Amino acid sequence: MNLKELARRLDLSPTTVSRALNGYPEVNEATRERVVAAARRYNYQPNTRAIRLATGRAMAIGHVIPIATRHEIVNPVFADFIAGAGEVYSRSGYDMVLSVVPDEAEEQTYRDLKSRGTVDGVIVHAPRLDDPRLPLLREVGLPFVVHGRSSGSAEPYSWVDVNNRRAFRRATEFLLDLGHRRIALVNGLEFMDFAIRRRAGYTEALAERGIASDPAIMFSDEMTESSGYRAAKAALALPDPPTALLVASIISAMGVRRAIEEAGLKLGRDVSVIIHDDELSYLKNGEEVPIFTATRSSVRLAGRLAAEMLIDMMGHPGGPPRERLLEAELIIGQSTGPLQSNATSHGALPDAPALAAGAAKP
Amino acid sequence: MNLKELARRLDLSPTTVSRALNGYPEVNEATRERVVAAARRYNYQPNTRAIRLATGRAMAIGHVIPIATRHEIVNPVFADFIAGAGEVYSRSGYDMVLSVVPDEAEEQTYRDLKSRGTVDGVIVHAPRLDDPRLPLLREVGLPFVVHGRSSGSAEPYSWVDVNNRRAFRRATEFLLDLGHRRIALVNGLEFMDFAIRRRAGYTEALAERGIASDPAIMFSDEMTESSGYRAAKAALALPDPPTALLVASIISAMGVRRAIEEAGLKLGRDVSVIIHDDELSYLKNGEEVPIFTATRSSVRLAGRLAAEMLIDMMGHPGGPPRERLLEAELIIGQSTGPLQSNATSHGALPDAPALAAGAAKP
DNA sequence: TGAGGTATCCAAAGCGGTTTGAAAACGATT
DNA sequence: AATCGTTTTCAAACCGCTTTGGATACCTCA
Repeated sequence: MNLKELARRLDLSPTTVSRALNGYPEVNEATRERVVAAARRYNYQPNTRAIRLATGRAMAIGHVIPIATRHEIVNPVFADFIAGAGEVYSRSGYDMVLSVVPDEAEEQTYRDLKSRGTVDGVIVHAPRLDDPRLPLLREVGLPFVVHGRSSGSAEPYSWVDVNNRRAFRRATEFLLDLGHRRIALVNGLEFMDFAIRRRAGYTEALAERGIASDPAIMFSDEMTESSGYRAAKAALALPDPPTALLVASIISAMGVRRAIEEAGLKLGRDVSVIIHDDELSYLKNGEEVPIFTATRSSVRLAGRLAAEMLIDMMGHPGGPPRERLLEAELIIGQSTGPLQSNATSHGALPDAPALAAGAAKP
Repeated sequence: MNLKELARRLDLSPTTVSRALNGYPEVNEATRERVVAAARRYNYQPNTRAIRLATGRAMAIGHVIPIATRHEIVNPVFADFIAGAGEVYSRSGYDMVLSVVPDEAEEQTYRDLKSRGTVDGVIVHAPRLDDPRLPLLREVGLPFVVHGRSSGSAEPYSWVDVNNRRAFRRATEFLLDLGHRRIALVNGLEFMDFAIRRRAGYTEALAERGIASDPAIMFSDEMTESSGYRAAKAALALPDPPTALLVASIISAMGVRRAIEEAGLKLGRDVSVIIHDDELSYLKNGEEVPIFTATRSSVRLAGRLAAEMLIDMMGHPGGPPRERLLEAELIIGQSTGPLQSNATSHGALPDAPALAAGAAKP
C-alpha cells in the first residue's frame, strides 16, 4: 500500500493525502479524518526511502566506531551510551546508523556519510586531545555533538560531558581526608581527553595538600581488567606501595581487586579504592549497597542528552554550540577506609608526620 | 555533484554514466575510464537515498535491541557481536541500523522496518525458547539470521550459534575428572535458549557419572557481577558447599570470584571455577595466560559469520536455511585444580569413596 | 549493396513520496 | 451580480538515481 494507491481509494489526490497525514493546515478536518482512518485501515506506512529522497533529509544519525587495528577493544561504555541515545531516536523517528570501520578509514567514512546523505548528523565518541574529527566535521558540514570534550579545539562545538576533573579532585580529597597520602592513579589512556581531565583533578587535589604527584604510581592504559591488575600489582610491589588507588573504570577495578586480594590484602581495610562508575547496566557497582566507593555518573543518561541535543540542533540550525556538563556524585561504598597505622613497610611522609602511612602487607 | 551534473560535464547521458560506474558491459571501455576518472576528480558519490528508492533495496541491515522495562540490562555480548557484524557490513557496503525499543514495541518495530523499507534483513539477538520473533519475521517476510537458536521453533531458520551444550558438558566432565562431585551451575536466565542448552550439557555430564543434579546449587539469573556474587555466596554458605562452579559468563565470574575471596577461600585451590568466555574485548580472560579455565568462543567471530550469512542469503533468495555451529575450545587457566582432600565440611560421596570431597573453609 | 548483428549510447519512464503554483469552490462583501 | 478573500483540492514538477526500450553507428557477410 502506497500513497498513490491510498489516494485512489479515497478518490483524492496524492497531494491532499500527503498533507492530511503530515498535519498541514490547508486540508479540511473532515477529509483529514477520512484519510487518517483509511491509512490505518489499510495499514499504510510511508516508504522511508521515498521520504528521504523527497525531503533531502536522512532522518538518521550516525555513530562511527573505529576498530583500532592495534587495540582491538570495543569501548565498554559504548553499549550503554548507545542504549540511551537509541531510546531518544526511536521516540523521535530517527534511525541510528552505526559504522564500524578500521580507524584509518574514519575520515573517509565521515565524508561519505555526508556526501552520500546517509545521515543528518553524528555523535562523536571518545574524543582525544585536539581531536581531528571536529575540524573535519565542521569542514564537511555535518552537525555533531561530542560525548566528552576535546581540549585544545580552536573553535567551539557542542558537547555533553561529565565533570571528570571535579569528580577526580573530589575523590582524591576524600582519600586525603581519610589520611591517605600515597594515592595511586590507574587511569585510562592519556591521549583520551577524559583521562587528561581526570589526571588533572587528581594532581590538583594532591598539590593543594602539598603532595607532589609521583609518576611511579600513576598508570595509564586501556581500561581492561588485565591492565588494572597489572597496574595494581606493580604499585603494590613497590618499596613504598600506595595505600589507596583511584581507578578510572569499574572494569579496571575488577583487576585491581584481583591484584589486591592476590597480595593478601583486604580491600577497604588495607588498601582503599575509589572508582569512577559509569553505571554500566551489565557491570553495576553493587545493587542496594555499592561495592566500591565511586564517583558516579550515568553514561546512558549522557547518551540520551547527547541525542536530544543533536536532534534539537538539527531542528534549529545556525544556533550557537551547546554544552552540558554533568556532575558526578560521590557515593560511599565498602572499598575505602581510614589509613591504617599499624603497618610497617614504609615510613611517615614528610608532610604528615603524625600519620604513619603504610601498606598493610602481612 | 550529482549524476546529472557529472553527465553534463562529460557530455554524456546520465544513463551511460550510471552504467559506466556500475560496471555494466554495454559501455565502451574508453568512455568508462573517462567517466571513472571524472567521478574521482569531482569526488562524485552517488546519493544513497536515490539509489535506495530507485533500486528498492535499503542496503541496510537491522538490529533490534529491546530495552526491557524490568531488567534494564544491555546485553554485554552485544557490543562485540555488533563490532564483528559491523566490520562485514562496512566492507560490503551495507549500513547497520540499530533500533532501541521498549520490548512491548518490538513486534511493531519489525513490522515497520519491513513496511517502511528501512532494512533488507535483520539479525535476531538473544533468542528464547520458541521465540515469537521467528514466526513474526517469517510472516512479515524479512530475511533474518538468528544469533543463537530457538528450541521448539516449528519451521527451520538460519542461525549461527556456539555449541553450548557440548561446551558445558565438556567443562563439567573436566571438573569431574579433577575429582569434583559437587559442582554448582551459575547460569543465565533459563528462558534464554543458550542457558537451556548449557544446563542440559551440565546435567547430562553429571548424569553420566551417576550424579543427580541438585537444584540447591543450580542458579539462574541475569549475568551480572552482582548475581554471580549472590549465587556463589549462597552456594558456599550451604552445609555441603560445592567444590567447583560452572559459570556462564565472565561477568558473573567476577562476582563469583569476589564471593570466593570474601569467604576466605582461594580460587583454583579451594574452589574451582570454569567459565564460558565470549572473548569480550573489554573483558578479556587474561592475556598471555588465562585467568579462568574456560570454554571459549568468540562472539565477535559469530557476529562476522552471521552478517556474512545474512548478506549471502539476501543475494540468493529462496535458498534453504543455513546453519553454522561453532565449537568452543576448552582452555586451561588458573581457576581449576584437583579436588582437595584435606577438607572437613562434608564427607565422601557414595560413588567416589576414595576421594574425600570437601570444601576448604578454614 | 543491403540485411542482420553487435557495440554503444540515449530519452524517458519509473521508484514513492513532497512541494510549488494554480484552480476550483465557497462565502462574504460591496 | 460582480468582486474579493478564504478554504480546499489538485496537476505537475521534483528529489537523484536505475532501468527499459529504443535509436544510431559501425561491422560483417552474403
